[in-house]
Amino acid sequence: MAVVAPILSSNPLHLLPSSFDPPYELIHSHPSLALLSKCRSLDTFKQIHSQFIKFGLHNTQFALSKLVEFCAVSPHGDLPYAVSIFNSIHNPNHVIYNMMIRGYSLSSTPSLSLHYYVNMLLSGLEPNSYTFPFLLKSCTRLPTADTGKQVHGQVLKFGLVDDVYAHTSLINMYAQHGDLDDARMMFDKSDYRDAVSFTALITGYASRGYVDEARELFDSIPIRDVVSWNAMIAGYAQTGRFDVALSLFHEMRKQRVSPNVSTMLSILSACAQRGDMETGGVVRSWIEEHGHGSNLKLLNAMIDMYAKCGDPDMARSLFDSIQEKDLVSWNVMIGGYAHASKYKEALQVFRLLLLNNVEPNDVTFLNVIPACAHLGALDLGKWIHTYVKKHYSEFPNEALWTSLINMYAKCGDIVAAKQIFRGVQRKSLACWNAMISGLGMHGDAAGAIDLFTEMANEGMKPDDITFVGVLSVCCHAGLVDLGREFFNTMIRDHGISPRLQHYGCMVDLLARAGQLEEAMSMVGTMEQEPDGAIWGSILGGCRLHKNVELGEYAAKILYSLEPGNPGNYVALSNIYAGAGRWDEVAKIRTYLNDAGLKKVPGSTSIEVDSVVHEFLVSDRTHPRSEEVYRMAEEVEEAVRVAGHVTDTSEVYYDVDREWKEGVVSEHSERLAIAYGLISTKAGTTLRIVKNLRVCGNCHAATKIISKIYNREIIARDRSRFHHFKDGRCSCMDYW
DNA sequence: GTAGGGTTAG
Repeated sequence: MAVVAPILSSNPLHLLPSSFDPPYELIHSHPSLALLSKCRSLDTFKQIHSQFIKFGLHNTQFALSKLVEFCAVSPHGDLPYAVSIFNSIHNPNHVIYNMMIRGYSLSSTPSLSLHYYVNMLLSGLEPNSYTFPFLLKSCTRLPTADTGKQVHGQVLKFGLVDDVYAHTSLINMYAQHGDLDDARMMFDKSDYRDAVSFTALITGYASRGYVDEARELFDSIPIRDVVSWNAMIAGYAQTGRFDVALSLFHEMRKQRVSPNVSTMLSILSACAQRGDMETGGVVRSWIEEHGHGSNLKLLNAMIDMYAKCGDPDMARSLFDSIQEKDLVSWNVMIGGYAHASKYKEALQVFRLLLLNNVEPNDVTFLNVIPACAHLGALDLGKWIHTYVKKHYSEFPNEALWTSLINMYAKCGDIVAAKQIFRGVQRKSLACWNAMISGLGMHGDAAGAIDLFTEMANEGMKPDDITFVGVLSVCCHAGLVDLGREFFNTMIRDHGISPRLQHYGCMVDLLARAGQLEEAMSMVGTMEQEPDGAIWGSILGGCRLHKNVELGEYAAKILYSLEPGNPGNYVALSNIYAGAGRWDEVAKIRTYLNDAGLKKVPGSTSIEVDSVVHEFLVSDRTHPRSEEVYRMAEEVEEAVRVAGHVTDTSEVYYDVDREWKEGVVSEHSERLAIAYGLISTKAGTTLRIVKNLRVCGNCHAATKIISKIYNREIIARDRSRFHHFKDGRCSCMDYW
């Protein structure tokens, strides 16, 4: 008795029969229970569990339900452990069954909730008003609404359909499965509507793109809370209506509803897309005020926002300040640089990522590959191709192949582009488009047009981008009749209304061919306002075909469209020069000098041993500059000896060059080629990328260089490729 | 004693 007495006094529950639930207060005040509510790990939980056993608490349904709740529901819990406790319980009550159902509704196997529901019925218990919200949560997470519909029958059977919680859960279940009509019917039937039931339906509409329906509901909610606002804002952001998303955000603030992290993530994405750095700044202050400065998701979204709003330096400093970067941080930074046309920086960050032993993924590559394409960084592109083949051949991301096709084409390796294209099993429209425009860039008109036919034969319907591809092929090759035919087919047979780019190709094609009247009448039929490129084509055509009057007209329009672009003045001055109107030429030159208008300087890059070297006009900053200039002079002399006479007429007419670009032998492409000649083995193909169009003299000289130095030179300029070999160019001197 | 709407960034 002496041994038993202290136990009895300290543990009055120990001797109670297991089926008996003692008074609430007795258990609720037990210290072990307080421990459980503070428990944050499974190890601690196990200690608490043994205390429960020691004190006999485990014989009470209340205590057991608390144990099961922790294991099944808490993020620190463990569902299998909950199962083992559950299995040790003789007659689990409602709460315990409900907790198991709830636990599975949060698990990766929500269907097992059903198992507990069925057993609950078999044990003779009826579901109560708590059961269906949990069970329907599981149904919401199942792939189809079938089970949910059966559960709906159960809700009716047990007379709980008017219960607010069960009812809202049903609305949500139907809404999440896209059965919006059923969800709507349930919603309309209920006579108790609040922010939660409204929002369940709104989310259903918004997440499936029915933003306007969602908005109508949203506007009729009696009380909106932050979740309702978020659902609406996210709906607009995901359907590309970023302006509306942003204005809703400002409205929400005006109505003094506090945003939360979800709001801010949607808003940052909208800011990024709309270039709204001001609202982005509001978000930044909010993050700092609310102590979310270390929320990585928010920080990554901020980096993305700054980069896409045109401040990649701010993005970078934020990126550098993050200690624990994840892959998304790297991807947004790389993508941010690429978006800001800072391709070299994008590749630098990519190299840094590899140096930090971070494993890239497909998103990384979808950002890096276009950067390689822009820079003509073929070696890095090839390395990525090898990596992609190794890692993604089993789970191919089709966009990756398309991106690689585009990269190879833009880096001048059209053979490799074709190889990938032929290897792609199920070719998407984007894939066909990439190959067609790739062939187009390389001047392979026949190849591109064959592919267009092949595509049609395979039942793939061309879109507006496909037609930009084929029309630009016709433009590069001077195929006027075919171009006209494609243009008409596009409108007539495919119902595609021409966009600026289509008109751009056609006007350029016609203007070059000297069909200035037809070109002008096409401009007249345009629905949209013709842009600078179109008037530029007219002006270029006037220069080629010596039409002063129309040239003056086009130039005047261009002056107002592009006031800062000296190229238009230069082009008109060339037309005047061709007509011998030297006084006009002089006037323009004086104007340009007075206005201080500067043309974008020519720059050419060349990749040698995976490093991209960039040369500007008369550039002397390269470490091997002296050797480069010596080689450039040698080349110039060799070209002269080979019989090339610098086209003095062009130099004479081209005020621009005299004025800005200096001597032809210091053009950036000459420097890049000279560098290529001194830094690669004899016979190696040189691949160069120029930011402007190649000039006539450099084109002629490069043909000769390809012959006397026995090098294939593949040059990409602003609009297309030139393959120089044995003294000829693939463009047949038409460009 | 347990409950309904949101898993977020590229």
